[in-house]
Amino acid sequence: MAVVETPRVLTIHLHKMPLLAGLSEEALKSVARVLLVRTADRGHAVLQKGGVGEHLLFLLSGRMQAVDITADGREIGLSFLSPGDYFGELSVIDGLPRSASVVACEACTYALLPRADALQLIYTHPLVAERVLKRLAAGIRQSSHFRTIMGLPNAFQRVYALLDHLSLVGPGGLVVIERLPTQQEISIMANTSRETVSRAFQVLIQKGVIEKDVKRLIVRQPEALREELKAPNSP
Amino acid sequence: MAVVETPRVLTIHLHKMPLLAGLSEEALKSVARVLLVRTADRGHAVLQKGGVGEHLLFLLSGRMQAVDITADGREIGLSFLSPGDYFGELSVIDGLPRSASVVACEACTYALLPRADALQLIYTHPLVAERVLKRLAAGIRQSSHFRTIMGLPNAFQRVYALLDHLSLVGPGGLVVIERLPTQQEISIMANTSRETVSRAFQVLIQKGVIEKDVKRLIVRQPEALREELKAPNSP
DNA sequence: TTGTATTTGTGACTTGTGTCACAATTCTAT
DNA sequence: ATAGAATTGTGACACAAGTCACAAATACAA
Repeated sequence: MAVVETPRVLTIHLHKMPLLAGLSEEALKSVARVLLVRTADRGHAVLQKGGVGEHLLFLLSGRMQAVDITADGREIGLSFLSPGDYFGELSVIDGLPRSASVVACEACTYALLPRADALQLIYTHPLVAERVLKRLAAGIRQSSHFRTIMGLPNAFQRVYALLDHLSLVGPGGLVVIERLPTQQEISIMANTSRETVSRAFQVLIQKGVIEKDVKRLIVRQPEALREELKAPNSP
Repeated sequence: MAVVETPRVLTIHLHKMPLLAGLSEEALKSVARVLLVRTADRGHAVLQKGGVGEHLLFLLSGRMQAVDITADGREIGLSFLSPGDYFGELSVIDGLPRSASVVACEACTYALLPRADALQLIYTHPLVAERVLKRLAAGIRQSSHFRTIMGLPNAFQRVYALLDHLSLVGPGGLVVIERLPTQQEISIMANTSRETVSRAFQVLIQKGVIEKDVKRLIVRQPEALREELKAPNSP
């Protein structure tokens, strides 16, 4: 949590931020001037749901996760953040309290841009506005897709749908899920119990649809997965 | 579906659109010039999920509803649109297919703004950009709240949470849900069965928490509803 | 009105899946 | 390496809630 100020070094790297790429040297400098750099230890909540949101944040190094805390205290993982990502834009835009918490998965460094400066940045640079708009649009599509998954009546289906959702086509056309979340985390995302996730996995492994590797899951038969998704529990 | 072109009359009314209010006469005129006005009969799908989105749309008169169709063909109602509302902005922003369908609940008139013109409108007027950003931000908050509801482990809880979510403080501090959806629709939104919704209602009516009126539901004890929500099934 | 269609209320039965319990395995750190 | 913690695999059991079935009530048209 130590405050480190290195505006000179920062400016050099700012143009690598996807949100700021392509901006004039001038604009980047004025951003760097008001940027505050901090560090967070593993497990630290960089952003607290319900808190006032007076900053736009940039993740400089390390990994973070956005999590939502339900009324009954359970934690649901939303998305992971990688270096270069920005977050906290919702509160910056509408001035309302933080909609989710963000915790550091490991030691991280991040930067804070005060709300007023962030708004000015957005509204005076159509390029930035466009990126933020696209980001929000993607967020809406994402969560609408999530709703569809959560709406499935069958627990196994939800797990399968989630795996399908998390899987990416990697190099060599191999469909994998890197850094597979724990069954506990998956169970929360799929709105089911940890044990059910374990059982759903067993079925898929049994059928040779998926295969487990260290820290990642290989989907051997993506079509079969999508098939299970439609008609689950078939022998 | 008849095409009616009345640019002169339109310009006069455009400044009443929340999205366009405060724009220069100049800007409004150039919008009016490229705007296409159409009519839709009751039940007509103005916008089809999965279709290409080449227009930003404005509802001029009548009521419409945004609906999502799940993989297994079930329909989930999302939100209602009133005159003055705009919709279809997602596809305009990211160029991807329509994320939901929009159907006319009654005879409607609406206007179409071609994508290129809509984008220009957004990016050259920070005021418009700001409004769209806030709209999207609200959408994200909305659907994240919905996910929280869907994530509740208990079916009754989900129904209660949904009622709480749908209720509005009306005139005289009375908490009501106008145009209460059918139990069938509620059951889909709460991810449960129609019968369970019926039974959940019985419990609340029994306890005097809610009261049914013609086409609307009165929440007599909003606090009690929120109480049930936290600890359901208590005697 | 009268009939028809839609929506709602309820009992009985069935089953999916959440819970508990504990063993086996895999990480992580000292 | 070794201990300790955190994950994962599995069986047994109970109960919430989905399903079926039908009656009652309400809405809507002719």
